[in-house]
Amino acid sequence: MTSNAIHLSKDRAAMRVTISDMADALGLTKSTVSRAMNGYSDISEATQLRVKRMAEKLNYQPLSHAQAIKTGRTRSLGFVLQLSDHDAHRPFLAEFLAGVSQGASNEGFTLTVASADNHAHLIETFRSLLRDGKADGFILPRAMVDDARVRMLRDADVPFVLYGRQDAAEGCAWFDVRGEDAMFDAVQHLAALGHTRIGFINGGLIYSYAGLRHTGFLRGMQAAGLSADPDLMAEDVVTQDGGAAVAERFLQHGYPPTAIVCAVDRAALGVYGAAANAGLVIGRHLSVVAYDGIQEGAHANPPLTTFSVDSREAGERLASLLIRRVRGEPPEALRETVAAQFLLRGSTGPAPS
Amino acid sequence: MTSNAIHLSKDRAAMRVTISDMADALGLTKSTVSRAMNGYSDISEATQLRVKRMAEKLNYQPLSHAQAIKTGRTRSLGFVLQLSDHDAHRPFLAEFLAGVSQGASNEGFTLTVASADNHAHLIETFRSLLRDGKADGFILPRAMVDDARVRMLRDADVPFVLYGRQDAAEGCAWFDVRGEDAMFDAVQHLAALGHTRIGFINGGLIYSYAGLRHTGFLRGMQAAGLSADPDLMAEDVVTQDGGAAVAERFLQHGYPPTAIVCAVDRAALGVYGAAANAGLVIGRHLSVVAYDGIQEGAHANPPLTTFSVDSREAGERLASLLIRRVRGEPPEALRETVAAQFLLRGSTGPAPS
DNA sequence: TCGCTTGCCGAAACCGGTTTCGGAGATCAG
DNA sequence: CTGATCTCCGAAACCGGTTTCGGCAAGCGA
Repeated sequence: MTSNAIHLSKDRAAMRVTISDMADALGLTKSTVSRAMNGYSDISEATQLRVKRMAEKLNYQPLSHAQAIKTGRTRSLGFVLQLSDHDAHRPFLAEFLAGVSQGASNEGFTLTVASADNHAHLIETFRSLLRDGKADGFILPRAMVDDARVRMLRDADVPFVLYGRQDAAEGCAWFDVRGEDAMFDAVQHLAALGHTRIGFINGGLIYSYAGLRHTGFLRGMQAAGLSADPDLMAEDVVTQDGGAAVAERFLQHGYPPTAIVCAVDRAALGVYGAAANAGLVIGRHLSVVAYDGIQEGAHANPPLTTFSVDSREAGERLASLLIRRVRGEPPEALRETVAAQFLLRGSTGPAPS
Repeated sequence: MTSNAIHLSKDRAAMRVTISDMADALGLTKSTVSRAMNGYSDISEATQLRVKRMAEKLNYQPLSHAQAIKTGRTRSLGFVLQLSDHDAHRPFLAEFLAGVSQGASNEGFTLTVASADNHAHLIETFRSLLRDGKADGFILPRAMVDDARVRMLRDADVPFVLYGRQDAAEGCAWFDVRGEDAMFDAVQHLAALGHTRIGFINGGLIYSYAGLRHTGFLRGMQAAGLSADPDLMAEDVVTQDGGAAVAERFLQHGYPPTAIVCAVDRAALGVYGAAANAGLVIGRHLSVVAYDGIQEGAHANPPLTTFSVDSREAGERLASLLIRRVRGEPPEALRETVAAQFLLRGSTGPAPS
């Protein structure tokens, strides 16, 4: 405890080892130490090593805001919470932010979080974070089909990374989970169980994931030799109530589906309700496969078979990519996708005969 | 769009109006401008006004990390995510952080978020955020009965604010929702409905809220002229499964409760399951009142009557308090509590006869 | 041997602020 | 009128870094 107090106490500034301490300890000047630390080529290999070793030994790390005053960069990543945002993202925020901050701190970066309630405020927030040097670049959650954030940051030549992909891809770096593959696999899984009549409930159309999952579903149907009935396809459904309404409609169809693929877990929970109302048992009379991996899915009855995304990993990867972007790598080289994880639980079963 | 680009572009540093620009525009020196901005008494009222007006006009704001190099403070609040943390807190994180960052930006502060997976790492994280000037103080979520964070930060004389209260209160500032009053009111509500046999399922004992809610419940029983049966009281239940197990036990009692008060919504959802298994209808055969206001409660069947907390407000208040703390106000003057909001929904009804 | 490059580092200016110190002018008492 | 005191501001140092510039010594070819 006492040692804690000492190292944290008011004189925390005083305790810090500065570049001058380094210079003294090494018998060099500040400028040499600085350039050695930054790997300038006009400092000999030998000196660079000596300096870096000493930095290790003295636990010297340049003060980011001291460098910022000259360089303009503070080694911090920006993330702007959008409250207007639909909740779908909320449950994962903790994991996601933990991942981001982990990825950031791996490289000596930190994470600054701001919030904006509307769109105008959003742009204003970006601007002021940059102006004040509180962020060197941004992580943009939930890529949209027509994304104002992207347009603006790209035009302004500010580093950013998307969580999600973008059709107008020039200048965009991203990380994404291949939802289209998940939808494809969902169909294959159901087809293998004998289902031929499969409905699809897609998610929010303003987001770019919707288009991908849509085509993933269609390709899956095609690969399974099945035809997709437009009557059994719905778009832009992201809530439980919405899912329930659509499922009710599907089930009232003259030739109802025996399985439904949902682009979003929450809609699937709505399907559960509609099925119950119709006297159908999920996993027996009606199979459901969804996507997201929210907690309630595991507690649902029966547990929801779904594709889960690792939000923590997403955050960490995004941070890493953004840092590389900030350091100057071209965005085209900074694109990663990963597969969702299939969680086979209880909501799918053989097609009823 | 073009103007966005201009204001955000690479030369964003170049665009910024500096203290020298101010000095030039005013015909004063940097030092005078600085002291005027900071309200030093050796600058005349007239000059102070003139300077501040010009700052307004030129939209001048001192660069926080430029001041930091001398003052050590960066106008940023720290928040450390603890992943080991139980999920109870997760669903509210988005609202909470939005509130914090809002409260911070109201005063020109920003929010730095870091994460720690275990306890040792937690302390290390505090230390490094301070060391690097990434945080002037901390917001500590979920106050614990025996809180190592508090001990350490208090000893080190680092500003912090608790979300929750603390028995060892010296040096602690806090914001909290009066959960004890909620439990009290819950009992009154049930008693008014004719219930006399009321169980209590308390939350996590390591958190200081548990003690408060416990005594709140007991006081409520006493005020209603009811006796609390130890057989119908459980502690340390924070999960749905845990709530289910306890409720099952309660219901198997020779003299079972007709109502249960839960310190935590999630446990209440478990009670729903146990009731269903026992063939009891919630709101008819068994009444339930809980606390938290999680989303699933509203979608449960019947909708859960509960006390909800406004996480956004909590965040905003905490930010405001912490800023005042950072600015030097004594912690004892920085303590606020607020009442939870009662949401009367469908899980309570008249006591069965 | 000489002159020229090249490798390597020091000196000093600079970034955008804060803070200490001292001095000019005004005010006041004697 | 003089000296002391107060008000108010400028000059300059400083904070912890980065960057420009220039210079010294070694290495090179001729």
